[in-house]
Amino acid sequence: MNIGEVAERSGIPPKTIRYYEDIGLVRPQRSGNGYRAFRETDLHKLAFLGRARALGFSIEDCRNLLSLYEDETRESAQVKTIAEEHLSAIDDKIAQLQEMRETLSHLVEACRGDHRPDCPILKDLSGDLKNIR
Amino acid sequence: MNIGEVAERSGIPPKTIRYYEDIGLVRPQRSGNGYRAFRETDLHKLAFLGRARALGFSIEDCRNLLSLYEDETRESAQVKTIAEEHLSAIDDKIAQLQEMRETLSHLVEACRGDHRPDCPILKDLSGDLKNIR
DNA sequence: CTTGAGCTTCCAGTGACTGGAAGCCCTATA
DNA sequence: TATAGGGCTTCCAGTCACTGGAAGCTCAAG
Repeated sequence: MNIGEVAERSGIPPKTIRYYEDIGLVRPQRSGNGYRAFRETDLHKLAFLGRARALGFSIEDCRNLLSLYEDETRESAQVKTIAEEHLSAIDDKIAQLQEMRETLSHLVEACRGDHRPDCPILKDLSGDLKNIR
Repeated sequence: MNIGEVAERSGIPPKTIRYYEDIGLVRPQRSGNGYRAFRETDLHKLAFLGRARALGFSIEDCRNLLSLYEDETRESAQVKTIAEEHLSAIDDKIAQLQEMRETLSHLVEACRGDHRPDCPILKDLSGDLKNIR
């Protein structure tokens, strides 16, 4: 399989696949013409990576997950630990975004958004705390 | 004021303040010895930037917000537009994270996390859909 | 034989910093 | 007066995970 077909079937762009090879996540063989020659297992790995990335796992997490995947003697606890840590990082991010959202939506509601210069959003950003909230 | 004091009072690290000068967000004067000489207005601007960044606005948004802040003839509608767009970007991000969270938490729950290799998380990532949900 | 798509490598840029090195400046103390 | 330290300066490189683009090779179709 050439890179184009693998890209199509895995949903990962060719550029990204080459990048993954660069950093050692996949190691496709080479044909005589210098083209990368992917096997089914490579495709499988790339699809795995695609799904892990879609769940927000970092590349390093993906690397570890892949090696656990290939390790018949793994303990599921190792996988679960990675996933739990990631889950809690996601929770932190959500909480942080929701806090921003909270503040910002109050400010947006308080701003008339007309032709006049008076603006509670700028007032808040400037440190003037005599505001909504 | 030297950079150290401004950093302390604005809560923005010296490195970041220099970076902000690099990209033209602040333009402190210079003393005879080559040190940056910040005025109160610079400090004010930096504090403004700190709050805007804390709300997740991009540097480009911050640049625009700052210039609106300094423009007496602005229309609050311009500010509100920036804020609304950012708010909806935040909402998108939250939604995306919650989707990840959803999937991931199901997988984590389904994984026993013991010494055995059997793992629903890896099964899901590998594309095996005969899973929970 | 040409055309055009697909493949190759390499270099640079993204966003928003952050770390580190080399070296100048200033003040306080021995 | 020498020196030690802390603060300041600039510049370069690294982060994360790609992504774009240029130059050039290969392959299949017409």
